[in-house]
Amino acid sequence: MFKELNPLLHSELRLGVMSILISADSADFTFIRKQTGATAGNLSVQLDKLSQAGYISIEKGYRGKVPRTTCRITEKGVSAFQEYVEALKSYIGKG
Amino acid sequence: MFKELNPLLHSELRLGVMSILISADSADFTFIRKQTGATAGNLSVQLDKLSQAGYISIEKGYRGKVPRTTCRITEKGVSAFQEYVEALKSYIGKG
DNA sequence: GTAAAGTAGTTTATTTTATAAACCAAAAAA
DNA sequence: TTTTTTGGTTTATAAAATAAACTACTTTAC
Repeated sequence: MFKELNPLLHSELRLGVMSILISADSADFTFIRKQTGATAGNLSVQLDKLSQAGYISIEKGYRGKVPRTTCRITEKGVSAFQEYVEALKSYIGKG
Repeated sequence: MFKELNPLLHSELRLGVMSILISADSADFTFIRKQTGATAGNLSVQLDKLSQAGYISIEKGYRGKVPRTTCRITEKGVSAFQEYVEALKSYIGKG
């Protein structure tokens, strides 16, 4: 009856991150932080989890002298997100 | 940008319970347990939380000699569910 | 009739997760 | 040159989900 909800995506902050990345192609730490309203610590932890799952890639570099962490969604991430949305529909209907 | 996800509803099992009750009007413990696949212990705890939040009402009675716990969604529960679904859309788009 | 197994749950303990607090390093500003 | 700001990470704490253990009663099998 109900499809399983991928627990890695069924988290407010991680879902927000994925939602941003699925339409933005790439986004940096600060941008994601502002859009989601998350604390830096929490965001750092959750980005790591998404990265370790292979759902996003994280590139650390510099913009001038300022460190800059850029995130991108992977193919695996895109399909995990899509499956999650499908699963959700078994709970909330077509809306 | 993103709407807040009511943490009481943003839980796989509790969301499943609410999803059942929003279309079934009333359902008993055993039925919900089978539909969701939850363990009895987990279901008991989560039903309590929904009940304490005023999202469902729980009526304990007997069917013959066998105890029977019947759940119903409340008005408050219906609107919380609807708001949750609206909030979700800010993350997943129209789908 | 009584021992064993099943039904319908609750309570408590454990694990996992999310979040917050504390911290670090470098750069810019005062 | 001390202070503040930016851009984070690491570690500790709080909250949540889940599982395990238990209770109470009923039915079935001997």
